[in-house]
Amino acid sequence: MAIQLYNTLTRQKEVFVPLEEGKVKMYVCGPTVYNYIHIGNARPAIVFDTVRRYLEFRGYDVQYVSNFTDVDDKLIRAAKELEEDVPTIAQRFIDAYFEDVSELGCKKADIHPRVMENMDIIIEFIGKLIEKGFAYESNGDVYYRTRKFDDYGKLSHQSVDELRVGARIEVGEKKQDALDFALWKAAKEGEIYWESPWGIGRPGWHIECSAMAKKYLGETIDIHAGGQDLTFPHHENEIAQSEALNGKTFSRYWMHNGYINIDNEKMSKSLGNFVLVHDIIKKHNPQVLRFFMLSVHYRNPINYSEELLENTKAAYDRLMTSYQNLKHRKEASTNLTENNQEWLNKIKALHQQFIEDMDDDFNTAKAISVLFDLSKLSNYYLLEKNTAAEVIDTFLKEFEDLFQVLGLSIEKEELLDEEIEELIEKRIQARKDRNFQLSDQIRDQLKEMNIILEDTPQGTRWKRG
RNA sequence: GGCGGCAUAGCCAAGUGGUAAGGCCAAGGUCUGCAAAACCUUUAUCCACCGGUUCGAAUCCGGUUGCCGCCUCCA
Repeated sequence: MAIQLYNTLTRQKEVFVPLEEGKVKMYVCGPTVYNYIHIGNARPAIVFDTVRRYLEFRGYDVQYVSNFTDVDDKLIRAAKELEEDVPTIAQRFIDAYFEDVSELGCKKADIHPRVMENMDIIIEFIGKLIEKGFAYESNGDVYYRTRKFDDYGKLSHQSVDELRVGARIEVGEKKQDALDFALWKAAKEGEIYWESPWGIGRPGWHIECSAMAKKYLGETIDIHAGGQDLTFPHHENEIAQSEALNGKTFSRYWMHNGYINIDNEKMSKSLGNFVLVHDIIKKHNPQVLRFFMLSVHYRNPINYSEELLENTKAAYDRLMTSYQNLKHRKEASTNLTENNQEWLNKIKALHQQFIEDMDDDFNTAKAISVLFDLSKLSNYYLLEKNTAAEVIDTFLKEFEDLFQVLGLSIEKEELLDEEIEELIEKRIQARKDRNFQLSDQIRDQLKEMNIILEDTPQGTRWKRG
């Protein structure tokens, strides 16, 4: 069985074959760091982190690069408004980004390159495009000669001629053709700038990814990913820049995640319905947000609302409870062996099913249904009077492995303070004495303290509410 | 105007030719001192609508309706 993924370039699912056996070079377009990330930024972060985790799970050595756009118009505007300089703002929101996505269970990329730190290679890249005739300088700006690149439009499947119709493309005085886009922008009064052969200025948006992908991953990468809206023009322009200069395929596979709506409306500043990850995770378990994102196939649109997140929590809790129930049962388990193989085989079959689902274009929605099957199976096993440590351990390991692939972490058990421990002991005694009035009273008291008690044949146990 | 997506139960959501996964919610039952957790049962004769291809379609083709995205440095 092989991994298949949907390639935007060919508009179909393809068998994934990396350029170099066993290795995957992956580049994911990161955020412009002028604010906290919103849930629209969180989706690619989570989705492609999961893709990466799965590829690693399948034995690939993944080189994962994700950039920060730390110089651009939005940052310059923010700097003016806040009366701070661009690097300060960028650094602040880069720090915030790491905090947020780490809460969401995303691993750090191997490299997080930043525009400001790569100005030399960006300038060099632009210079070479000029040498090759694919770009020209004009009054301190540099533009890419779009029509010169024959394959322009191959990713978004649009022809250059169709693009002109109806599109609001301004023919700047500096541009030779309306379709040309900026590689370098001359600095205006008071703007942050860098020295270049064309005078002081800053890079255009698209060039950074071409330059940095080349520097950190090479001329041809395996997977280039980002939000659906980046397909055009951003990724299209990246292809034009990179392939014009390198003369070879820039990325073999292109993956794009779908949009997020808020309460069935597009998230936008004018509607005032921007939802920041920073704010959501104050109120909700960030793991639930991740689970929510993965419960829908990554290419489909997803609608966000508080209510849906609440529903997701109930589903998420069901899995976590199953896992905790297994753990609680572990001590009471024995080394019995009869029937074990039968159960182990069932677990193994689910493991295979999970792989099959994920192999099919990272169908996390389907893979999650396997987690519920596993939950069902383990709950069913726990109905047995006697349980085998071997089976319990295998269930636990399976949960841990699959959660790990999806980037879901199992909450660690915390210690209780002495007061609570004493109350629990007191209640156990009360139940032995069949003093149910007292035991119920203690249970209510603990519930107020957010400790929920459950009485099982294996004894009383607790969990956080 | 060009390119593309979506429409599946009260809600969320898989399924792209073989007779509708999974979850949430709800109802009934079992277990329990009572709970909780869990288990069992029930919940779409049907996949926006119309027509076609086929032994067979939610799945393919044509059309209709509705919603949405990109073509504007918005993930």
